Amino acid sequence: MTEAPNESSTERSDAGGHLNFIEQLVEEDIAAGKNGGQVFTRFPPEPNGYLHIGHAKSICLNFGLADKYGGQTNLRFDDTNPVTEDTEYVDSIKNDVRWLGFEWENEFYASDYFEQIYGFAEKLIQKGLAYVDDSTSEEIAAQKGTPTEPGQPSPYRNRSVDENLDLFRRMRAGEYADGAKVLRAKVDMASPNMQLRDPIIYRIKHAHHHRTGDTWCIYPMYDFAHGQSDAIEHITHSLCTLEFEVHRPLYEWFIERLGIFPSRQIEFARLNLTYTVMSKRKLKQLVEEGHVNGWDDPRMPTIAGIRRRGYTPASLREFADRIGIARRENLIDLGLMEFCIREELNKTTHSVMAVLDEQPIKLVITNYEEGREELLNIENNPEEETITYRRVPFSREVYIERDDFMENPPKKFFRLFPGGMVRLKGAYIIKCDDLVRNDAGEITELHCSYIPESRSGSDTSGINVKGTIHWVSVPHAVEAEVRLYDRLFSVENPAADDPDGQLRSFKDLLNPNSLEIVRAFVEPALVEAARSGEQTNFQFMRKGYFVLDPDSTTNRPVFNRTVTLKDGWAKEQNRKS
RNA sequence: AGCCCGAUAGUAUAAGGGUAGUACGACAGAUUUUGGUUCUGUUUGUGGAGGUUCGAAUCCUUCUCGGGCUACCA
Repeated sequence: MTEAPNESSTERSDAGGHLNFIEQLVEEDIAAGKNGGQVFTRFPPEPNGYLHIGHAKSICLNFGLADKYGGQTNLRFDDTNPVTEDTEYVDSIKNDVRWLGFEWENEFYASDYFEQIYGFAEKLIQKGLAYVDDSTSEEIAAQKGTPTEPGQPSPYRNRSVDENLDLFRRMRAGEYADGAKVLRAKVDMASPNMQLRDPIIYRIKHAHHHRTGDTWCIYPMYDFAHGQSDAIEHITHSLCTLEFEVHRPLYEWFIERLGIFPSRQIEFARLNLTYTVMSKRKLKQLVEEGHVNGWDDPRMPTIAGIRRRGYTPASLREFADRIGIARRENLIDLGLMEFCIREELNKTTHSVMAVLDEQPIKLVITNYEEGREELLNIENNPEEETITYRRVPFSREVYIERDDFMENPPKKFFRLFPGGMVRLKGAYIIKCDDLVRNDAGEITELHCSYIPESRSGSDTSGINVKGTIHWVSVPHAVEAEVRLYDRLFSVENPAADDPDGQLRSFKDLLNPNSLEIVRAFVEPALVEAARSGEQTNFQFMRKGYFVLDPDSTTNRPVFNRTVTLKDGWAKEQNRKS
């Protein structure tokens, strides 16, 4: 240990070294010598659905924490409810965790511990701390009382140890029907904490389990499986979301009575994101009512959806890092997630040209010889340390977007207008001479002239233009389908519109324009790159970041818009209107 | 209603008795062959009231507001 590092290094370590409250607790534990200074965590999903961005926060937290302190993280499936769980979900969860960039130390299942957990239950019975209750679920609910009134003891609360043991074994043996009996922990029916009013710890379910098959007909409840699994795995820090806070006294009660490894449960606030919903029930509703096209719809906050939207694992890890960890409820601005993916893609993708328009304008360069073609060198990404170039064909006719031309432009419109000049990106400066209209009076073509000495890279024209627009050569253009995704909901916090947790119609909350499908013309190099699998993420110059979608066919590529570019012009226009 | 948890710029997140900082956003300017990027600058905050203290975002009291708990789900 060297003393007194110089000031600058102290500052540096402080600057990046803010600890969140969990890291502080962990460091206190390490300093106190708990668990031999080790840090073991686990990510414990129930395999009953798809992972979403909130799970990503938890994954990054658990794996990140163990990694930071030289520990390990297990992937543990919390599969104690056979009727809701399925192997299909196990596979998708593993896939998502790996895709995020994490590798677990062990793959475990709560169902691996059923025999041990059963043993814990018998131990509790033998200590007189658990009893078999024949009451119906309604009766048990009535016994619980309310938060303001204490509960009443069950008539079966004082059964003898022997009777309880016998009954519990017969429960296991399958002698009773579902719901006929439960095993309850004998804690405190008058506790102000409802979780402690003799919670049910085992129930009878004659159901097929995705892993244990028909071996069991009794299954432990969450409260008698999660902490026990943590203990078995010697998880030092068991991180979960705030709603489990009231379970912690029970978690610790079991540790004490059972004398098992004392994992420490720490709760943090779950992630909420603007313009989306996070609850499994609501996500399911979106899928089932057909508001989206499945769990991996690019508008969904599922990891599968976000992946298909074109987000990268690194951008999600960065996002998880930036949102922080705390105990207060939060609603994170979707814009932060967008910032994270732009930040990465800006550095890594090639900027290519795509004309996104159902009805692009054809631009005819009247003084460019018919049949002439040039291959222009255009830089792939101005951010590259050493710039690379690709060849882009140019010809007498090019497509441009309708938005890049205005017949009567407002002030500070830098794009094309009658008599105006712009640069075609990577090519020439052109001047708009004439408009061509169809019978309906719509503009179909622009006749322009180009300045031959203004060619990019060897411009001797001395002309400066304000605007540069993108284009695609008509004879070389490849047609593509482009899916323009936007926020799923039009209100910031759709969950707030659902105060009672009632299932209600999403109709007035959904963004009607969350998906717009347009035809596009893209430069040929892009299709080659995508087909070869070299790159799937691109910047469509001036438009946004796009990713090749699995729906693509060899003849017709499909691109999803991941996120738009920031658009100062559009922002200013919106402000005016 | 009882118990528990929480409250720091618009949104998040630091500061654990000693100058309220950072990021995103917003605004302004510079650069720019992407109205992008980059750079520079500006802006905005400790929920209220008391108390302890030389000194309080931090400790205490109280109020207010927000969240959680009354599943044989997790």
